[in-house]
Amino acid sequence: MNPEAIKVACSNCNLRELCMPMGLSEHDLERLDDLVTTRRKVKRGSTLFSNGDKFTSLYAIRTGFFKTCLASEDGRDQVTGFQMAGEIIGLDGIVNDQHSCDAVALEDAEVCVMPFDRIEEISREVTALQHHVHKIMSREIVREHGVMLLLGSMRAEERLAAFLLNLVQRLHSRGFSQTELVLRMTREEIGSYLGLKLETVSRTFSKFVDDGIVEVKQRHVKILNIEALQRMVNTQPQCH
Amino acid sequence: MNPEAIKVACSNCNLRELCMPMGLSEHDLERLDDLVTTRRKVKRGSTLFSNGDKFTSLYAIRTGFFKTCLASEDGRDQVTGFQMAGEIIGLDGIVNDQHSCDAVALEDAEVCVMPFDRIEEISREVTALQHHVHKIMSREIVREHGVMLLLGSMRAEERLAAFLLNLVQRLHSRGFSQTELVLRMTREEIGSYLGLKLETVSRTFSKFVDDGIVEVKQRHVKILNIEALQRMVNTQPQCH
DNA sequence: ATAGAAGTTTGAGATGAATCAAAGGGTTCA
DNA sequence: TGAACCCTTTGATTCATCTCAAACTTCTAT
Repeated sequence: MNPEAIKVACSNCNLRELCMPMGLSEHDLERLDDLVTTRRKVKRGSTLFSNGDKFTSLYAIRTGFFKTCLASEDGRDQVTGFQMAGEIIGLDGIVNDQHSCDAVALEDAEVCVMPFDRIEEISREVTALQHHVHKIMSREIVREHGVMLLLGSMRAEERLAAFLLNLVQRLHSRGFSQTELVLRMTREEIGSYLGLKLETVSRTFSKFVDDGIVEVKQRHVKILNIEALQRMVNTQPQCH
Repeated sequence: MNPEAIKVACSNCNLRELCMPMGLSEHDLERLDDLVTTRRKVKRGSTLFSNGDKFTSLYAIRTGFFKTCLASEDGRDQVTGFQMAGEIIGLDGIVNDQHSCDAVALEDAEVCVMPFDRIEEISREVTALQHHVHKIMSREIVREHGVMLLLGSMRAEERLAAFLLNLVQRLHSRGFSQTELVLRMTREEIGSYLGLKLETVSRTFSKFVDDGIVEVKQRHVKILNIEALQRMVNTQPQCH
């Protein structure tokens, strides 16, 4: 076995607790090593796939940070999600055999390419993988339900609070700080995701700073009062 | 074969072109007949499943109309979708083995119960079913992307226009009129789905009536000018 | 048939976020 | 290193939607 092959194997990947191999037995894990055919580097600002591209593969993010966004015909742009290491992107492409959104790297990134016919093939033999794929898709559906709740019923402050809490939580489960984070996206991209204008995002950050809830230096954010953020998300705006 | 068994078979169902069996060959279709163990009737206003219920099955809607909604701890309520005959609900439950939303019948309904372990089992043998299940989940993800675009960047009129167009389109593909529909949900439920208050929904309907775009008699809606609705959705609010 | 409940419409006023505008700060690339 | 560009912040104002309120209509159940 050459060193290159070892490097690509899921069974050796330090993301295996978060990514595709999650929960698979040692034995099943070996089968999974056939799944990732290649790796692909994506430079900051360039796209992994675009709306209309033929769908062939799902991608597991090894390093880096992505946004997925929808561009409607009339020039409106909606960020539908931000994805980090260990997360799977490309699920939107399955239904019509072509991607329906753009995946853009917000920092230099590397992904594992998993041809979807390969995934389906191995899924038929490895029950645990089959179930895991279903869970990944279901998780995305549930995540989007949450975003709908956010966009449909929350105010600007609640939206930003929910966004920050979600980011640190995901970063924390990857071994990063629970209180400090570096935003990889602009205010405009945050705004697009949260259904707000960039000025509103900026003003809301400023308000959080005034209230002593966070410290903000450009894209560096330090959460000083996480309970305050949690209260914002869990509390109804006005109680009467 | 007793008459009851015939009745439950997917292979005889008049929804087979829309529902689970879609695109399956005659041969594969026979395997699918083992999938639906039972049917279940759901009275108007009662729930098919609730947040927290153990997940066991997906449900194919045979007749009737459902809403799915998320109730956050603080009493906020978000309708995440409206589902009609031939559509599959329950996908949210897969990831955590319990449902994360409520499915409420908006009119007397009947669903086909499809135990999920059965689905996974047959999927392993029937490639076409496996792929179809993946497509159904991907379709739901893409649909929710569209709702995010709507909630994140559209104005009230555009939201309602998009909503009406989506409804008639789905009804039309089920053999109903392209221009007339009966809303099974209240203004409040529409509002919740669209991120608007019920008064705004009502006012927007009134405006459409004033503009001669639709006729509205309570829950009966007749679309007089479908192009006007389409223009609303596809055109940027302000052009500069 | 009738009373009550539930749902809808419409108006007036309040408000949160958008828009328009300008200046300052940081990052990137030659 | 410097200059251009992009990003961010903040202010003033406008506007769409929400809120509160009241009347009306339609369903539902006794």
